[in-house]
Amino acid sequence: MNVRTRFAPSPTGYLHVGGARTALYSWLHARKHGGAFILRIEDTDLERSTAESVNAILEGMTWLGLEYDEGPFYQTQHFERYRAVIKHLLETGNAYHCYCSKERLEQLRAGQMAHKEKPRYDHHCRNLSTPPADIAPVVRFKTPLDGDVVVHDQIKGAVIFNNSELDDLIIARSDGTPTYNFTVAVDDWDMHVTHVIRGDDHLNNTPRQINILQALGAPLPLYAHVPMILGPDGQRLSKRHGAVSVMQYREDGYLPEALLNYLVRLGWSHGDQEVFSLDELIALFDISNVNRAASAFDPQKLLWLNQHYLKHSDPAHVAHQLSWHMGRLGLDPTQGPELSEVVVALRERAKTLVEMAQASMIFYQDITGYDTKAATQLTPAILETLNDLHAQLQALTPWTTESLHALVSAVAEAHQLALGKLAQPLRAAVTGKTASPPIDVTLQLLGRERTLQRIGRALDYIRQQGT
RNA sequence: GUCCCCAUCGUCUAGAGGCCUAGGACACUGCCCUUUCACGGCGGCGACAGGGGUUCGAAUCCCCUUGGGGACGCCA
Repeated sequence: MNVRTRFAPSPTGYLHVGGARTALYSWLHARKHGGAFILRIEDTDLERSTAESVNAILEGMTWLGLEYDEGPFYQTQHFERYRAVIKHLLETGNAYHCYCSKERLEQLRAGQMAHKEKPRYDHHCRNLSTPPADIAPVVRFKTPLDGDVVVHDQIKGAVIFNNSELDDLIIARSDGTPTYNFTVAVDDWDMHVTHVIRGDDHLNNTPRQINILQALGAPLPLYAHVPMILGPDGQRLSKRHGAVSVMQYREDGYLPEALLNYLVRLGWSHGDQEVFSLDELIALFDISNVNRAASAFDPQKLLWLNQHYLKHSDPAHVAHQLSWHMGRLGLDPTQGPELSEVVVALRERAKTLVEMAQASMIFYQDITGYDTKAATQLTPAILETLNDLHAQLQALTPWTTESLHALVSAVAEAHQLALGKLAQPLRAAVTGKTASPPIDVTLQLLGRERTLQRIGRALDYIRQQGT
């Protein structure tokens, strides 16, 4: 069997992390089995679907690298097909027109709730002999009155639903447009989808879709319902938990591979392994090994993984990603040292690309002043030593971390100072801060010109204090 | 309310009857390394929701309770 999976978001917002994980699982399943991954936009709700949302979703998929083999398909482009299938369902007695007003349905629901019953349609129009003339009807699917539907879920196991719990759902609105459960069934059939992998908020819809598929004589796909992702507090994930949009993570300085790695481990594992390459995932991932329980999103672990990728990825790759963030800060990567070298110097003290970009500032832009703490390092006590260093630095060749380290150490020793006693003021002088990469690395990256200029400026700053 | 799903450290998880005095990771924390900040190394804290069964033996199987979550729309 040729495996075919699909990701079917509705374009009513951005791509959020829950959807991204579902897409990832679908994508992995298809890749693992050499199958096809299809992207289908479920835009039958004309009111709420927007082109911006479609773009946001596409953008998110691209950033994550979840490339699709077919699509994007749009359900609004399949209306002719849906109309034909609805007609067929009507003709075969599997569906009927319903003329009930929204008011009547609301009353029905309210009454059922009051009697502590599950709200559902009461079959009022199911066997209507004389339909009202002036009312535009909806079309309802004729759900079997009794019997069970068993969903053989790849994750949850066999889940049994009694048809009496389901109701005659509406498959076409009064304006003729088709609705979700119906279009999903038709499209999954038409697209020969073999594995429906989606959030478990759809588990309750599955028996309805199965009933429709069976009425159509269509083969059933295999279903796998993945549990939800909750916020760190165990509640449904929402904006108040911070970033939920995939693209927000890009803006916040995350590497797509880190987000992907985090998401795949949320609900799935392979022994004790925490870090996976995409190739490893394709080899090891198994949809039936996905956890049944919902899991809470932990931003701290994502942060850890992000730094892990920052530290272990090819510096050139990180540099490329970093340049985007530098641009946002108004920094020009060509106005300073080779960016890959800066990445190597900074990656151990940055958890995100945003932090890294901010830290890179000292190498690409003049420093504007000294942090309060840094300023306390620049006292007359260090003036002589710094001045001596400044003089010797002018003649230093070559300008390498080794030679710089040797020189700074020698100057410190000559002035009977522990290395740190010179390194800290020097760090304050050339970076304006109290924390930076090792001083030799910092000076090397800064280059002779910037280093001398900044030390000179610090010397002036100290002298001014004296007067 | 009704139906459905779920339940191991704070969080993500390992565990598919004896290997478990329950393992790993994040977070927290102690020590070490160290020119700052970090990184790293070595430790520590910390869980089988509760109650009944089944079994020689249960985190693992069954039932109940409790607690979470989801669905119940002319949304998807």
